[in-house]
Amino acid sequence: MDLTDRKKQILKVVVEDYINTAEPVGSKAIASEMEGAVSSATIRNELADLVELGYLEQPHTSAGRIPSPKGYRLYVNELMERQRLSLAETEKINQSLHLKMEELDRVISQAGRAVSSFINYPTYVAAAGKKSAVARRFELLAVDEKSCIVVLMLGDKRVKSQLLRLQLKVDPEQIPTLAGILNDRFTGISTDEMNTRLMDLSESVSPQLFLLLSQTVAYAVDVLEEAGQKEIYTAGAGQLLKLPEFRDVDKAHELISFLSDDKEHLPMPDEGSPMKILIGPENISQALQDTSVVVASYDIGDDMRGLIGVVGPTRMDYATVAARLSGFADGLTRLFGKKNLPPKEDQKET
Amino acid sequence: MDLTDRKKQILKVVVEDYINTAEPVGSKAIASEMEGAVSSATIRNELADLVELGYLEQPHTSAGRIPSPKGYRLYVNELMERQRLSLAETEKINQSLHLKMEELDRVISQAGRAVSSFINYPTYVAAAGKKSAVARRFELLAVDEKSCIVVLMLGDKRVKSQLLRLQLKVDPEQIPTLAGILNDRFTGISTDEMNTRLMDLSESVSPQLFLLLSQTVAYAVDVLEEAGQKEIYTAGAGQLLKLPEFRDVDKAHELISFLSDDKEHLPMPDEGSPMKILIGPENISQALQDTSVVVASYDIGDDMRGLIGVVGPTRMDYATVAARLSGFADGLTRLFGKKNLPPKEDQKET
DNA sequence: TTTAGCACTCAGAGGAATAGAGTGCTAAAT
DNA sequence: ATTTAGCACTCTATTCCTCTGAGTGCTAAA
Repeated sequence: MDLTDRKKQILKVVVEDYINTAEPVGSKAIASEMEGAVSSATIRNELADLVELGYLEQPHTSAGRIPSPKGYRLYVNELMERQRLSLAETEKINQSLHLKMEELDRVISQAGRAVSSFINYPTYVAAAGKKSAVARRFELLAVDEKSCIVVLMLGDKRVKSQLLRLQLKVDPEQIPTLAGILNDRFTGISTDEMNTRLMDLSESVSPQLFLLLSQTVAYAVDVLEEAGQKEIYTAGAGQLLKLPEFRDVDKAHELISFLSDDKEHLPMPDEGSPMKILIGPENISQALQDTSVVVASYDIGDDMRGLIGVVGPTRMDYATVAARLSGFADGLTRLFGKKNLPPKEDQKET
Repeated sequence: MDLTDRKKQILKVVVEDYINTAEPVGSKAIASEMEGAVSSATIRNELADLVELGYLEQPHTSAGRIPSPKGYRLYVNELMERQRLSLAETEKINQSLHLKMEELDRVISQAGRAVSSFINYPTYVAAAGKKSAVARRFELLAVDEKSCIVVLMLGDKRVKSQLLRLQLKVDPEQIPTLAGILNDRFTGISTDEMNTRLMDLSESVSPQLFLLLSQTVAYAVDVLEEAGQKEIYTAGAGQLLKLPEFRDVDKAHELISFLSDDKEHLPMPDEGSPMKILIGPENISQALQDTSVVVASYDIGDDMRGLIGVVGPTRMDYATVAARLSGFADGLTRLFGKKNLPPKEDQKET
């Protein structure tokens, strides 16, 4: 059951016009946009058909037409011209990705803000390890007799460290022993397993050593658990208020609260495919029923993946958003490099 | 030029009523609230005086009165009863401060969210070192021949570390030499000075060693500069949309954009005093002319200070906000402990 | 100095009238 | 069989009015 070319063309015009104006599109406007190929009356007939078929909707009897989610879907799948970024745009993206390499969280949340201000919709970002984090190596550095630094290398080669205040004085000679035990028995295993092994040791080592061990292991467990759970950052929620569809404060409020309080329920990208578009009711969350989401993923080194999403009205400029978003995703993948994180060098042009 | 007690009492009633209802307060309402002491006619006379004196305003001739910034100021300074937190509230604050000790940034931004959801206004938080950061000690751990971990202890005893990919293979025996130079010459000095000293060394050490040095020092400079500049986090901007004064989308948009884009211009607490209240035009930023800000500070260990602020309409419930905010500030000071950061133990009741 | 009484003001709610964009249908044209 | 012009009809959004009621300021009495 395929539409005629003309119907498709009309649908395309309606979608694009509505994207620009946020006003229902009338037959006359379409006719003039199609450059006199047919008259408005003909178009009215076609429009009636398109409504019948569910691609368009009519807010009320004597208004123009607006696309339905089904209409947007067809547009996205078939009609929309995949935009290429202009040189200026690419440049701008790369500019805004000249981020100082700091903590990963900070980098991605900064990237989120950059995307939001470039695309003019709210965004959300997150990063997650592909596999659950494990400790790979411990290093201990005595600072003074009551404190030492624990350096923890994670499986994915990130490094975490912390100054640990010890609950008792410690003989510097014990440090290597401690490190030895940690590296022998507490690397490459889950946090649950770590706790179990710690318990097992409670009898076989001196109480004093055991205390030190527990403190260190507790720290490691914290770090690993934190590394596993992804934090989602949102940015630019205020952008929504510029849009006519959110002149209604209550609607805006609902969505903005959702973005800041229920971030976890934002759509995730599919494994495999680099980009996903969800239109209106295709979203599960109630709060997103009248909005569309475009979400892309990127690689962070070899072991982690990041996601970056954009939320906007169903009438969003899918072509542009998709192009820019994937521009950013590519930029981020490049930034993080296919090597281990984090690269200190600037990224190069490909 | 002091107000009579009765005028003050009337002003107090007006402020508190307006805080609750967001509606101009009429003479009759005041009379009934003051329990029959005087008639509404008398109050009308007093109101006229208060308008004359600049403590109240009249939106239009036949409406009730609302407080002017000057009126709020008097209220805050003299009239408002310093609220004590209920046991339940204190409990709730402590609950929400049961934060896992992760990175400092994360902890304070979580705290910000907690405050926002407790006080129901947007908040902003930041942390800053009291003095500019310096490196205190370097440690280097060889991982393999082309990478090593740099552990950097800062002056304030925070610890930062990072896996560094070296640009050339390195003999493990060089590591101690490298560490020696770093600790001898690059500790306790400003980042500018670090760069100068690096240059000085370019002649006197082997090119290969120099390369390693530069990489390490570059990392240290990054870390120190990052530690110096404070990142400001905002949370709960959406809360504004619940308030009647922000039914006007444009107004809301202006303020929300300000909160997310111009955070740096949010008011800072005064050195010394623990809390500061800025009412309406007392704020410098244009965007805050019609809002009030309450900002408190807290200690993070011995070497850093944090700030936590609340933004709301001028009609904000100063008494409650002040009480709760200082409750949080105290909680945070306790959480971070008067010892070095971060304490692994749970905080105890005082 | 306080109070009762009263005429006056003005913002906001509600309702009727109007304008105009856009439709659907019919009948002619291609 | 399509397409087109023409026209009556529909329906929202806007404008303009009126009306209501809260609240005032003033005056004159207590």
